[in-house]
Amino acid sequence: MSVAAPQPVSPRQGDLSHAPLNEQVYQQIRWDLTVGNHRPGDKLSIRRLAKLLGTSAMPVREALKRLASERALEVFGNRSFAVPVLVPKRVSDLFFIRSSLEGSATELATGTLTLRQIDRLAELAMLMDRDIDSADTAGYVTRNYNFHFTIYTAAGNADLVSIIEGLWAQTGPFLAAVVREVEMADDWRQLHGRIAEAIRVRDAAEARALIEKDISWGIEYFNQLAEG
Amino acid sequence: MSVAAPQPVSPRQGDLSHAPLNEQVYQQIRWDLTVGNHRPGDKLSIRRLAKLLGTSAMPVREALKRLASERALEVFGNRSFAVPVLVPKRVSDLFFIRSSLEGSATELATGTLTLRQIDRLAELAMLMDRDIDSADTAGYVTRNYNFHFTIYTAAGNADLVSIIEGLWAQTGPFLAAVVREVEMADDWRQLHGRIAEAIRVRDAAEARALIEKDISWGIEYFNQLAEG
DNA sequence: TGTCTAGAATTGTGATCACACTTCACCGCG
DNA sequence: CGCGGTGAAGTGTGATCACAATTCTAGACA
Repeated sequence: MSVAAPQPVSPRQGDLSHAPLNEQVYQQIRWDLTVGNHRPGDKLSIRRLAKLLGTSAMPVREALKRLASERALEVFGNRSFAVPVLVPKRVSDLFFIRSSLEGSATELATGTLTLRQIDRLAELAMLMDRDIDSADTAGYVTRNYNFHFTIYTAAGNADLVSIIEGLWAQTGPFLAAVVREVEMADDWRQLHGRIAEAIRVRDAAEARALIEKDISWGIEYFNQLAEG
Repeated sequence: MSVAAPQPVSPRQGDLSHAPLNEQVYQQIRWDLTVGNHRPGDKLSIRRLAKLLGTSAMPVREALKRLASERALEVFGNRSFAVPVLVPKRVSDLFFIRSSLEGSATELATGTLTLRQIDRLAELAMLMDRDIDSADTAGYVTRNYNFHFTIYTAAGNADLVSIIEGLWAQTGPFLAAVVREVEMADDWRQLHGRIAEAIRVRDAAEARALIEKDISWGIEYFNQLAEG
């Protein structure tokens, strides 16, 4: 395990302070997975996390069970939870689904995003370029999340967003690991800005194509890593 | 609650007899949702199910939590679990995702299904036509499940299958309710047989189109019901 | 120095209990 | 006869304990 403290939690979540403990723990761990605070192969133990979070084992075990149920965690011989180490086959499987779903969501959202939201997207794109300059991976990852889910949420299909969130929790640790090893590339620049512009001119097909291209970076770098 | 006893469980599951109790309970309830043994609006209480299944509350609460996490169940004011009553918006949201994902899976599977499997599909299609004649909804639902998931599994993307299973658990109670009210129509005949034939001649586009048509029955009958 | 084995620590699972909150039914008042 | 309040029953949540199985760690033997 590589994360130390509670805290951050997804920016999109509402007020969790009055939610049941198990829900808070669940959101916390899933966010940590999404942004790569847990590394592939890390073992997550109920009691250890409980002590870390200052709760009893009860809420943590429910959270881990839920995560395992959505394949964001793996169960070894009914004896321990761990962050999955994605084999190449699974990587391509997951990114295939992500392309399809996030592409569709983008297509739908292109017609519904407000000008104010599109401005926000452009701003995020700019800030992300700056994050690359300053090598602020944490900032980049969070803003990238907000950029994408601003779009997906605007598609107006809550079930679709929920599934995509699950996929991000699954690919998060893997992507973070890739980023750690290949350093952020200049190729990343511009792309998000172009997505915002495509949406601004309501070109759904172009927006979809660019989102799919953005998603495909993950695989490309992975292949590049596997060969080199 | 409308189901009485434990038992059936999905045909696709492996040997669950040595799996943890909470896993068995989870699979059981999800299967009951998928085939419509629980009706929309039914309230599922931890203790009541525990007594019914002859276990303590522990495994049941974990199972219900997981189901609620995948939106197959709803939580009311943190105070009770219930089978969601789908509003029209959510119905169209879910079926949009199903069309996209199950269409893609079918496209992929068209190239990988073996002749033996295709024969099995044709056989199931025939048996389903017979189920319509004898008004055997239980048999129809089970065979329909096997028909579809024989295809989806052949796509070779385990994550995709997992997501589709979740969607079936969500739309299951709704579809069963529709079926109960509109009686099985002759239109249903042939369609599955035509799907098997399209796959036999390896026509992926046609297979995808037919599967999407098959899925759309659910919405069409729902609209028909809403108007009439 | 390397390997195997016994025991201790750690693991998830299941059961049970206390608790705060909601739901529902019944009784009494108007 | 109808309506409202009150208490009992039922609810999910969280904590704690017992347990069997796994994993880790020494220590002993070769």
